[in-house]
Amino acid sequence: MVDQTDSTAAKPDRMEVSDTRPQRSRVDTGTLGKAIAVLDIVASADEPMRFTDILALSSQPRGTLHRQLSNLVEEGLLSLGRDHSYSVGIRLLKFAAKAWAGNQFRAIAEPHLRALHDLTGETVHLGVLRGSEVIYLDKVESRQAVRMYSQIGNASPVYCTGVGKAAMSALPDAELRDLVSTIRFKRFTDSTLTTQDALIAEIAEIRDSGNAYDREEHEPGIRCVAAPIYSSDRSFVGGVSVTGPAYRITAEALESWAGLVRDTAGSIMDDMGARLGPRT
Amino acid sequence: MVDQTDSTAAKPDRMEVSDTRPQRSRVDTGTLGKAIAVLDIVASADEPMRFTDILALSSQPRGTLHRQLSNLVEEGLLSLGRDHSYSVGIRLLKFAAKAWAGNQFRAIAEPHLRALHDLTGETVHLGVLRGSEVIYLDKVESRQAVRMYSQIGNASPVYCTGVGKAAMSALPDAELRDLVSTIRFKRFTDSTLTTQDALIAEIAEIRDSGNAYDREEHEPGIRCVAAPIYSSDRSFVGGVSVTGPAYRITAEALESWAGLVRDTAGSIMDDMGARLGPRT
DNA sequence: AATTGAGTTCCAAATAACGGAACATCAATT
DNA sequence: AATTGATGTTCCGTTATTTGGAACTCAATT
Repeated sequence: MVDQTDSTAAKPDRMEVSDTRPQRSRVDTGTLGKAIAVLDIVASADEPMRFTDILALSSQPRGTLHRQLSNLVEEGLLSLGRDHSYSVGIRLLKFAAKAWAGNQFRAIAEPHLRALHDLTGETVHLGVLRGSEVIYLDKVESRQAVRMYSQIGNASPVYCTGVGKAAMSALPDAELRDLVSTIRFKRFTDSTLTTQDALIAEIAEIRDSGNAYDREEHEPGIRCVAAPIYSSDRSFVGGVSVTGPAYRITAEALESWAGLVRDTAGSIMDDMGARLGPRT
Repeated sequence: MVDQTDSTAAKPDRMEVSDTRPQRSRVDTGTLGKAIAVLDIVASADEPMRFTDILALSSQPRGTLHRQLSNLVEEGLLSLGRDHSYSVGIRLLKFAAKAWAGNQFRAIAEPHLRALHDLTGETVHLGVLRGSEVIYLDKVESRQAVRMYSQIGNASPVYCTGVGKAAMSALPDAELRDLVSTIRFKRFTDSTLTTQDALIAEIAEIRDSGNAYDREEHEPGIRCVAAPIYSSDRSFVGGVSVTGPAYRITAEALESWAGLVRDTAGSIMDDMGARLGPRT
């Protein structure tokens, strides 16, 4: 736990409840943390990694890393290919299926996402902020030609997605600054914001208007409008968005949906409040 | 958006062999194993659990369990609700998305599943054996009215699903007996097999015919025909199936698809072999 | 105010992880 | 076939972490 002796710290209330905000002072999670860090290395790679590849990224001695990997494999969290390459194990699918099905936020939001999709005819996304990433919890789109997991569970950068920017706009200033300072900007398209200042300025606008836009900042030809969703104490922060291809959705059409998206976000928050009971 | 649809750029011998067989002599995985066991308790429950509920199932002292839970929460594998209830954390979604997208078996099988769906018009499932459960890796169905995660990642019993029984039929005798002896049979419908002998007998038939059937054994009104898929050394065992409602699919119609399902399984195995290269 | 139940913290003892180095395995090369 | 180098695996004394009983806090209830 962080020290609370700092007299100048204006901590609103205690923050130990399912916190999705960026961890400012990482608490030690011992052996488990180290193992999960290894898992994360493998999960963050684009293709299966060999022992030596992981070794280079893990800053652990050979023997130690080897045991950690063995344990992860034994537990089914990793799988070891015949060519000694490690990839993420299918046991995680089982856990994730539960995480998804049991997620209250997602369940509450679902009907609202459908409604928004019916009104716009375009793809609707629901995401939450986790650390400096957005994790997509759900999506609704007309033709399910695309693969199912294509978005759900995917982690995307906060600074160039509608949901990400919307979520950030709901953060208290201190946390927003902390988060922004940890971002390592990468240019995806010509429009990608690549500086802290530009991002902070845009978030100020989002706070005013209540809507975030992704103007082909992550993927060329893809536009989106989003609105933030948050719990009253901001311990939980996410967003909802409508996405469409630039050739079909003009900037004006996108703006015409802004109100709808805000309303959807509002309805979801209302339902959350109702389900979660009265709150400080 | 990160397009990770398929990173299989003609990479030979990269097939993962992830041992999915029932672990006969559980190797000790130390601290990690204990933590994951706790995670599994939470993931196996139907609703969020309180500290005391978990304590009752975990056979660990209070202090120890508390620290384990705290670590899991800190790592984002569990999430702690404001009412002190634990549920599976969304961080697992990120891992699972990778596990799914990067799964070679699934990628190889995908076009064949689509083809089978086109031929039958009914829902097609792909699953693998993991311990004494089947985990569904993919499904193809016409109308995506159902929720996405509805099957993918779901763990179902081996003894009353088509894919499960098909997978078992590919196991060597010794492993099959080991597995069967660990099953705790539960009656889901009137047709559910509930004894080891009945199951073993049915698997003998499956080995002869090459097809497994689920005759409303898991869910009333749901029938399915399946065929096994396995690596040459049986380190990997799974199955493919076609499922339909009993009112529409007669037992005869089901049998008429048996050959198609076997062919699909065969094509998938061929592709796996081609990717794996020559093999012992 | 006292009691109960639930969750959290503490710390000496017990246990598991660490990590350097030796060993094994395999592919390419001579 | 023998050598080399790269890669993966095992071993074991040392070190650091987990363990688990007990004491503590807090809130709700009697």
